[in-house]
Amino acid sequence: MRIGELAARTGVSVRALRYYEEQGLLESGRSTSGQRRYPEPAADRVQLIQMLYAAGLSSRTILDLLPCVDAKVNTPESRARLAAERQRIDEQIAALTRTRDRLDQVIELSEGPASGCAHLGFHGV
Amino acid sequence: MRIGELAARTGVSVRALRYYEEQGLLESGRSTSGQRRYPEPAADRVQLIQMLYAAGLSSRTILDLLPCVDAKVNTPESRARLAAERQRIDEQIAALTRTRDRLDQVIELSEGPASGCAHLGFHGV
DNA sequence: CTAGAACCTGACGTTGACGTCAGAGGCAAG
DNA sequence: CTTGCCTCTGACGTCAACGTCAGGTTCTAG
Repeated sequence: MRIGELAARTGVSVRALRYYEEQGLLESGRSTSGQRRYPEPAADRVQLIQMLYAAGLSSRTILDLLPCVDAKVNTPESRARLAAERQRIDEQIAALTRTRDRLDQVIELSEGPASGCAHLGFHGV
Repeated sequence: MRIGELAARTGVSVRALRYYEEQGLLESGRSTSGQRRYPEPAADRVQLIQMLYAAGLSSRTILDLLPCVDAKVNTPESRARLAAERQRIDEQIAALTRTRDRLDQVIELSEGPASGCAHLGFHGV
């Protein structure tokens, strides 16, 4: 498929796909005229890349991890890298959970006691 | 305390503290000569700000939320805002969890079956 | 064959949260 | 008083992940 279709399927921009290629995260075949051609599995790969970006990984880190994911590269270094990123994500989840709980406290205070709502008029839940 | 001490206590840079003030997130008294002076609770406040930044909130969003947190501002809008950000964080946690589980699959594949390690030499766990 | 959409490379623009530097003033110690 | 560290404002630099524009080529429908 061509780049436009891949963009439409994955929901990322054409520019982003070219950027991924520039960063070495996504490869493409070329037609004789130089246009990019992608095989079907490229869509899954783009989804994975997006997933990792969304998890806060940099393109450099993703570049390091991708070979471990699909080519099953398996060295002590790659395993260490995977474990490290996994831990980073775990810590990020923990931090987010603490933040969420903190917000929950605030929300409870603002919704719970009628005292806080009294002077604003309390219309019930 | 002065800005340097607050920075040391909270682990954020002096520049960041001035930036927070510029964004309206942190207030400071001034000495007659114009230097910033912070009360003790400022440290907690900075920690909270850092927490929210780490959760991916923008300074604009934090600016909107902070009054709800400490001044107990309680309007329908503020509650909606809190709920919205709480949900955003929840979704972020869910996404991160999926990513982590995906990484776990990869890790299991790379550590588990001796088949994958065979040609590299398997030295046991 | 031709118009218009899609594609190409190259390059500059954007945004947020600071880093960093310049130039000038403030503060405690000896 | 002066040395040296801290602080001030103002302004430009940075970095990542793209957005956007320019100027040109390619593909496809009619």
